[in-house]
Amino acid sequence: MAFSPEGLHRESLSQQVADQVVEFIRRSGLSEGDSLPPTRELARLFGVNTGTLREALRQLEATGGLSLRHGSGVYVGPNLDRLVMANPTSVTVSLETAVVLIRARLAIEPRIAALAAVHRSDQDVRLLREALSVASTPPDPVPHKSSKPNFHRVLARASGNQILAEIIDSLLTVHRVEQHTIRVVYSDRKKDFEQHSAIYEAVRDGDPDLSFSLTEEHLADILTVAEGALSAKDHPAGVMASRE
Amino acid sequence: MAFSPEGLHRESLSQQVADQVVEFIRRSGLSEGDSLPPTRELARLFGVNTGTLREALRQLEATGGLSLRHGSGVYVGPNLDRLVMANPTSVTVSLETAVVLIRARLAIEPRIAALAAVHRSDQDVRLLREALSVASTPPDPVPHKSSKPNFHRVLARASGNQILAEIIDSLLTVHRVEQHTIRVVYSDRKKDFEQHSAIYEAVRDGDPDLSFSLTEEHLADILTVAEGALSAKDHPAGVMASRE
DNA sequence: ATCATCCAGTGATCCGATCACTTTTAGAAT
DNA sequence: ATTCTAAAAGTGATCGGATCACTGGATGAT
Repeated sequence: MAFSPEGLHRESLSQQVADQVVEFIRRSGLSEGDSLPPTRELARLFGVNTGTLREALRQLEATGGLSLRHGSGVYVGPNLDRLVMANPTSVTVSLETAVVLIRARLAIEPRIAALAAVHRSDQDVRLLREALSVASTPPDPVPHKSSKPNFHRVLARASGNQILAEIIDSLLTVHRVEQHTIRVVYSDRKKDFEQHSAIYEAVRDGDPDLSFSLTEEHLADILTVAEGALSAKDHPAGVMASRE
Repeated sequence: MAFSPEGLHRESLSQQVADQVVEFIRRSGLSEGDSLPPTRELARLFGVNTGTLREALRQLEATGGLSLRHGSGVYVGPNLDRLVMANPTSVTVSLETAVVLIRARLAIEPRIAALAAVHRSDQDVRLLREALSVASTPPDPVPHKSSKPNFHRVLARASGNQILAEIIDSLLTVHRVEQHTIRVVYSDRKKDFEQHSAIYEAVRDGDPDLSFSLTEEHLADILTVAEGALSAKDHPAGVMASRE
C-alpha cells in the first residue's frame, strides 16, 4: 500500500500557492508596504489560474499578511511576521466578554509593566510620555489607520518582549471593536490620565514593584467600571426588584 | 461635495460576503462541525458568482472559522468565536523567537496557574490529571488533529478565563511549529512530568501561591534549557569561552 | 453479511471576458 | 511655467460557465 510519500496533495492548490507567495515575499526581501507583482503575473509565475491565485491572496489578506487595493496593487501587510493576533473575523463583543477581557488584562499586564520598568529603553520612556496624551483610545467613529498607539500598547512594547506586546495589542484590538458598540468603559478620562501618568513615572524610574501595583490598581478600577455597567444592564435602571 | 454617505463600497464584495456567511452561520445556530449549504447554493443565496463566494470562504478558512473539504462540503471551523489566535501564516520559528516565547510564558503563566488554583472546578482537576500522562506534546511528526490537549493548555483553561486560555493556546500553537524544527527543548521528560505533577497537586489543593511558584520554576527550567541551546548554537561545540 | 464498484453530490481549478478603481500621462486653461 | 482637467493605461474585482477531482452513499455481486 504505502502512503504515497510523494506527490500527495494534502492541502489545496490555493493553500500551496499562499505558502509560495509568502516564500516569494521573504526571498525578495519585501517588507510592509512594498508592492508585489500584478496578480496576473503572479498567477503565471506560480503556474496557476488567476482565480486560484486570488484565493491564495485572500487567505493571506484575511490575516493581515497582505493588502489588496483595487486598481492599485498587492502590498505586503503588517502581520506577516506576527505570531499572536486578534481574530480578524470577530465582530462585536458582548459586555460580558469585555469583562472577561479586562480580567485577563488584570492577570497579565501588571507583570508586563514590571518588566517594562526593568527593560525600558530611553526611547521607550519617550514614546510612553507621548502616549500619555493619546490616553485611552479616543472614541473615533472611523477606525482610521496609523492612529497613535495607546498607552497600554506602548507600555507592553517597552517590556522588550515582542510576544507580550502582540498579546496586549490583540486584547486591545478586540477591545476596540467592543468600544464602538458600548461606550461605557473608560468613563472617567481624567482619572485614567492620572493613573497612566503614575505608571509612566514608575516605569521611567525603573521601579518594577511600583509599576506592577499601579498597573494592577488601574486595571482593577477599569474592571470595577465594566462590572458595574454589566450589573446595571442585568438589573436595569433601577432601584431594583427588576427581573426580566 | 459630501462623502456619499450611502452605498459607498468601502470593502470588497467578497469581504462583504464573508461577513454575510458568518452572519448566516450565527443566524442558523450552526456550531463547530456543522455543514453549510453547497457552495453553488450559497453563491445563489448571496447573489454573487461562485468565484467571489469562494474567495469569501477562503478568507474565513484562513482564520479557522470555516473548513472546506474537497468533495464533502463546507463546515463550521473551531475558531469562529475565538478572540485571540496564533497567526496561521507563520511558518517555522527561530530558536531566538522560541526563547522570547518562553520568556513571555514565564511572565504570564504563573499568574494563570494561581488563578486556576482558585477557580478550578472538579472537572478541571480531572482533566488536569488526565493531561499529566500526555505531558508536553509528544513529538509527533504529523500534527494529527484532536490529540489530547497538553498540560499547560488544560491548566490555562482551568483558570476559568476563556481569553487567558486562548492566549496560552496561541503561544503553544506557535511553539509546536517550532518543535517540529528544533527538538531541543523539553529534553528532560521525566523532570517535566514531576514538575507538572507538583503543579497539579497545588492546583488541586487550591493553593494559588504554591501553584504560582511551581509554575514559575517549571518555566524557568525550560527557559534555561532553551537559552542553553541558543548559546550552544551561537558558540558551537565549545568548551566554554561563554560570554554574555 | 461483506466487500468491491459505481455514481451522484460537491468542492477545486481553469479559461476567458468584462467591469471598476487607481495612477499616470497628456493636454488645455490660466 | 503652473495648475487643473481629461483621457488612457495599469491593475484588481467580478462574472459566467466548463471541467476536473474527491467523498460518501447506493448498488450489486459474492
